Formats: sequence, structure tokens, C-alpha cells
Amino acid sequence: MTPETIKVACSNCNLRELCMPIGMNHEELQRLDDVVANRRKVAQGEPLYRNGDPFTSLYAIRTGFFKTSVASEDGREQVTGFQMAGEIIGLDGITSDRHNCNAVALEDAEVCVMPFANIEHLSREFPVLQRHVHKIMSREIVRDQGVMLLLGNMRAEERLAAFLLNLVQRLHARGFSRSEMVLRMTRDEIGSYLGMKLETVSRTFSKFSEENIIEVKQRWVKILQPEALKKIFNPDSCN
Amino acid sequence: MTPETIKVACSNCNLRELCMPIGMNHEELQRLDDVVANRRKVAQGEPLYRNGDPFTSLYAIRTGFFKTSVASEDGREQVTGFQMAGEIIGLDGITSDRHNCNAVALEDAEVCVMPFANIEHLSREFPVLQRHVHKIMSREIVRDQGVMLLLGNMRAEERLAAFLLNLVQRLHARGFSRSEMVLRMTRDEIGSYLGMKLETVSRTFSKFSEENIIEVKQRWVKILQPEALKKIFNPDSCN
DNA sequence: AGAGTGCCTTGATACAAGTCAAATATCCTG
DNA sequence: CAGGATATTTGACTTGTATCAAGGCACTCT
Repeated sequence: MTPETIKVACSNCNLRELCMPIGMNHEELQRLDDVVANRRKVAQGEPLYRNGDPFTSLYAIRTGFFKTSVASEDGREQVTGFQMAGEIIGLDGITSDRHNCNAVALEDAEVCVMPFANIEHLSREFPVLQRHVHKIMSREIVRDQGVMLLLGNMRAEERLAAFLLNLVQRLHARGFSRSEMVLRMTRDEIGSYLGMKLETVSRTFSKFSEENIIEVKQRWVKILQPEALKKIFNPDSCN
Repeated sequence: MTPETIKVACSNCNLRELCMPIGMNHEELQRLDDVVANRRKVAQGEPLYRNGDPFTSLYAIRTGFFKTSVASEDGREQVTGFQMAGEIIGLDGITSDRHNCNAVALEDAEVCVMPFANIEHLSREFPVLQRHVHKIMSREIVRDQGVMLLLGNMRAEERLAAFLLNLVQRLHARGFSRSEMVLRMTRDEIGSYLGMKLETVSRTFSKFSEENIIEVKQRWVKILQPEALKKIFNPDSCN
């Protein structure tokens, strides 16, 4: 086994639980390695793919942090999500064989390139993989509907509270602190995701800070009172 | 062949092009009939499924009109979409084996019940069906991201213009007029979908009407100047 | 036909978030 | 480490949409 082989093997990957199905036996895991064609590094600020690019593969994020965004024809950008290690991006491309959004690295990143043809081929053979692919897509649909709820019904404070809670929770699931984090995105990008202007994002950070709910110093954020944030996000959660 | 058999056969269904893959041969089409277990009627105002219901099947709408919605824990409702004949609903349930939204009939409706186990089984056998299922899910993801753009970046007039254009376009694809329609949903439901209050929806209808862009009488809407609507939705489209 | 009900429209006013602007803070890069 | 670009914060003011309230229209059911 060459070092190169080890490098692209799902069966050895410590992120496997995040991006691949569990409950596969040894032989199945060996075969699973075939879905990953290779790795690809993406430098900070560079796109992994752009709207209109031909779709060939899904990408599993190994390291780094991405944003995905769509744009209206007159140029307004909407950030549709922030993705971190273990998450799968590229699903938007399947419908039309072209990507329908942009994926840009917010820090130097590395992804596993998984040609979709490989995924489809192998999931015909392994029902557990097939089911996993379906679940990933369905999860994305449910996530998107949650964002709609946020954008359609919530006020600025509620949106930011929900955003911060979601982010630490995901980081904590990856072994980071449950209260502290360094944001990888600008106020403008947060605002775009949450449907508010960067000034409003900044003001809301300041407000939370004055109320001692969080501590903020630029990109660094510490959550002092998670319960208070939950209460802002969902006024009934106090019961 | 009994009348009952004819009734649930995809191979005879005139909506097949909308909900099932094209390019299958006769033998494959016969097998395709197996995915549909049965039909189910849903009366106006009744749920097809609710948030939390066990997930077993996807549903292809044969006749009628649905809305799907999610709710925050404190009870605010967000309509996430309106679905019509030939469209597939239920994808939200795959991730957690429970439905994650509510689907309610806005007029008397009939759906084809497609147990997801059948779909998964058959799509292991027919790559063309497998690809179709993937495309349907991806299309939903792309649609949802479009709604995010609408909710995050657009003003009330732009949202309503986009909504009306999208609706007639889909109705026209089903053989209805390209300019007239009868809305199946209330102002409140439109508002929930578009992230605005029912009064704002009503005012915006009135404004479009005063400007002779549309004609409105309650649920009945006629688009007089589609170009004007397109221009509101996307100021650059005049070029 | 009349009463009841749900939905829609319109008006007056309030407020959350947007816009414009200027001052800091931080991060590159040579 | 200087100097410029970029990101963030904060202030003053504006505005789009929400809120509150009243009245109108179109059904259904006796």
C-alpha cells in the first residue's frame, strides 16, 4: 500500500462517520474507497465550482470551510450555506448536469472528489450507501426549509441567535469548544445568509455583547449564555 | 387487465412525463407500475402527512393542489412550497424516517402512493430511474435555494412578481392559460410563503392592478403585462 | 332572503431594519 | 514597520413593511 493509496482511502478516514454510511463491513469499506477519485486542494477565496460549471462530482470536505451562494441576474448574492469538514457539497448540480450555485473556500481547504457516476454505480450495489445518499439529499432539503423559516418569519436577533447556536453546535460535533469559535466569514457574508445588512449584523452582535450573552472581538465569538440565545431564537424554549 | 389495474398503472398515466423518467422501454414501464402501491384521495383542507408522521412513501400528485409548511416551536408557520399535478412530495421524510413538514391539500386531490422501499429497490435495477430520483431531489434543493434568494434579497413587489410568474409558468406547462389563473391559496398563505404579511400581499396586488400589470378579482388573476412583471422581478431583464 | 363566517381590501400609524456616512481596527504586502 | 486595503463598528436619518383597525365582498346554511 503506497502512501498515496492510504491518503485517499475512506476506510482509513477519521471523518468517515460524518460523510459515509456506518454499518459497512470490511469488504464493503474497501469498495467504498473506489468512490473517491482523488483529493483536491482549494485555496482561501478560490471557488471549488461555479454556477454553470459542468457537474461531475460531489465533494466531501476534509478540511477547511466553504460558503455556497446563488446570485440573481442583476447581481445580488444570497449565501445559501456554510459548510465544514465532513459535509457534502455539490448536490445542486445533479438536476441539470451543471452546478447551480457557487462554492468558495473561506479558508484553505481540501476536498475528496467523488465522481457522481461512481456514487450511482456503487449505490446500486450497496443499499446502505444508496440510502445514505438519499438521506444526505433529504437532509439538505430539510435544512433549506429551516432557512426559509428563518428568513420568512424571524427578526434579526432571532436569526443571528439561531445562526450562532447552529454553528457552535456543528463545531462542537467536530471536537471544538461548545462555547468559543472563530468565524470564518465576514459580517457581510453572515448578513447575506441571514437576509440582513452587514451593519445590522454588527449591531446585533454588539447588542448581544452589551447584554452579556456573548463576547465578541471581531471574528472571535464566545457564547456566555447559551440559554439566553436559545430563548431569543425560540421564546417558548424556557418552559 | 382489470379496471383497477389500469387505474394505478404509470405506463398509462398521462402525467408520466412529469413525474417519471422518460426513455424507458415497454418492459421497463411495466415494471415501473410496481412502484405505485395505490392511490389516495385527500379532501380539501386535509393533510396528506404531518410533521412527525412516520415516513414510508413519496407521493406523486395526480390531481389537486398542495401546500407544504414547517412551523417554529412557538407556532409560527412558514409555507415552504405549493405543489401541483405531476410534482413529487414527501422528500423531506427520508433523512429521519419521519416527515419534517406538513402537506395539506388546498383543493380535493388524489396522489399516487409510492413506497420508498419500492423506489429504492427498483432504482437499483434501473439506472434511469435512479438518476431520475436523484434529479428530483436535486431540483428541490435548487428550488429551495431560489426561495432563499427571494426571501433574503428581494422586496415585496419583486417577491410577488416572481411568485406569479412561476405559478402561471407551471400551470401553462400543464396545459392551462399562460396569462390567467385561479389561485388555490389565501393571501395569508401567499404571504407566509413570500415572507410578508397578508395585508402587504393584498396591497401589492392592488398596486400591480392600478398599474395595469395584472387584473385581480379575489382569487382570479390575469397577467396583462408579463414583461412588466419580469422587469420588476429582475430589473436587468429589459436588456 | 338573511345571518353568519371567512377572506380580502384599505387606511392610519409604528417600528425594525436599511441607507448613508464617518471613525476605528485589523490584516496584508512590500 | 509603514501604508494601503479591507473589515468592523457606531451614529443619524429614512423607509418598507408590520401592526392595528374598520369595512366590504362572496360564500354557505338555514
